[in-house]
Amino acid sequence: MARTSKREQLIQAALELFSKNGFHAVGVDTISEKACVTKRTLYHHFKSKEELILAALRYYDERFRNDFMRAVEGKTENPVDRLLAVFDVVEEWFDDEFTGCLFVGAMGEYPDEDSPIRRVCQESKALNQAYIKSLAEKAELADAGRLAEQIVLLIEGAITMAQVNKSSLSALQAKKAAEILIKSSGTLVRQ
Amino acid sequence: MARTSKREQLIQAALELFSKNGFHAVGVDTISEKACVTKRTLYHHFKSKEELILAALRYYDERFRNDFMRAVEGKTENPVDRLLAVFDVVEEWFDDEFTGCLFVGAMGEYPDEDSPIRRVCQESKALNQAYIKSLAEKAELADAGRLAEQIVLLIEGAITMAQVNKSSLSALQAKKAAEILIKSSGTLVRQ
DNA sequence: TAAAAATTACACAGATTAGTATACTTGGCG
DNA sequence: CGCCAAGTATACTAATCTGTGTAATTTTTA
Repeated sequence: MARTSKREQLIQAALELFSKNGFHAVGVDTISEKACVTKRTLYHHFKSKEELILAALRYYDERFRNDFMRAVEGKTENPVDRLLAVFDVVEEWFDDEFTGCLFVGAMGEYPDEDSPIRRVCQESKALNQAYIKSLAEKAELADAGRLAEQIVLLIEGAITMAQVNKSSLSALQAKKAAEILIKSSGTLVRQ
Repeated sequence: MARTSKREQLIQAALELFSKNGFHAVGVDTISEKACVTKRTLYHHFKSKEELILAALRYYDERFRNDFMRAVEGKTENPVDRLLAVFDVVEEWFDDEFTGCLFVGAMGEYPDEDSPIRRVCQESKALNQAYIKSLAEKAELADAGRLAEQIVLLIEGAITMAQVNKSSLSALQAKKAAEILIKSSGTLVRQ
């Protein structure tokens, strides 16, 4: 447990700093200092800054999606309502020291076609979309795949606009749009 | 004309490099070299790297929105169709060496609440939204403001997903969603 | 308890960063 | 012609960056 402690301190410190300031803007000295750990220890756990970034993104991805799903499923049992509850959870996310999507930021700073960082971000987005799709399928809505893709567009758009306007209103607007799309899609079986 | 030439060379070089690599990742030496200009000349025209970034963003913003509006209005005369043609223009943008939204990238790298860079990005997004709103109003659709905001969400979402998946398909999916929203909004007068 | 691993402290290398100093050259304009 | 601004060339500062070398020290584990 103590073995992973320093490593986790580093990842958490890195996540906070990267989220607030971006990746290039934060140096390894700053990270190790914030983690109350020597730079040498940082390089003991991660062979480079990029490795630390990758570990931090993977850590965040896993935890975030887990929390997200848990929150959605805590809102309601009804499958269709869950699809809409997604936007309530997004809104809560925006209201809680929101600094934009870490993955979008990472892709912007490491745009190289085959950068491992890009790959992690792509995988995260793909898993998010798969989750939305699974919700749409459980709701037994027509054309669940298409609907899920459109809902993802609304979510991602809301993320960008929340960052631009420093406001969570975009989540509500996105939810209203999603309601229309869902109604238009039509319920095959609803009880 | 020769007076503005070097300055424009610098802005264009900066735009290309920033778009492709991000802001922190590109140094002033690289920019001046690409612009075939001395670093001293760069600092003759811009008092700092941040000033150059601001000038580049403003230049790009103006030209981009101009081109965008021109492209939309060249597609069709019908107001409702123009609202949808927006997505066709977006798709063409994605197909043309798309590297993500420069403003979203800038805000990610300069997240400071009151950074001038942030302000320029906010203003750009606000003007874009105003344009969409004006299209919705000319289409005489019910609740044009709300509809415009939702369409903007779809556009911004498509931008993010086009960057993630390196594909322009998101534009088409967004267009389909917009069609539904527009139909749901209902035409008050349509001819 | 004794070996092994993790961590510290600290200095340092080498590259790169933004920005400046200085002296020189060029080109246009009155 | 003569001035003045724009640009060049080059070297420089001072800070910062990622990453390493080394030796001492603590912690874990066997």
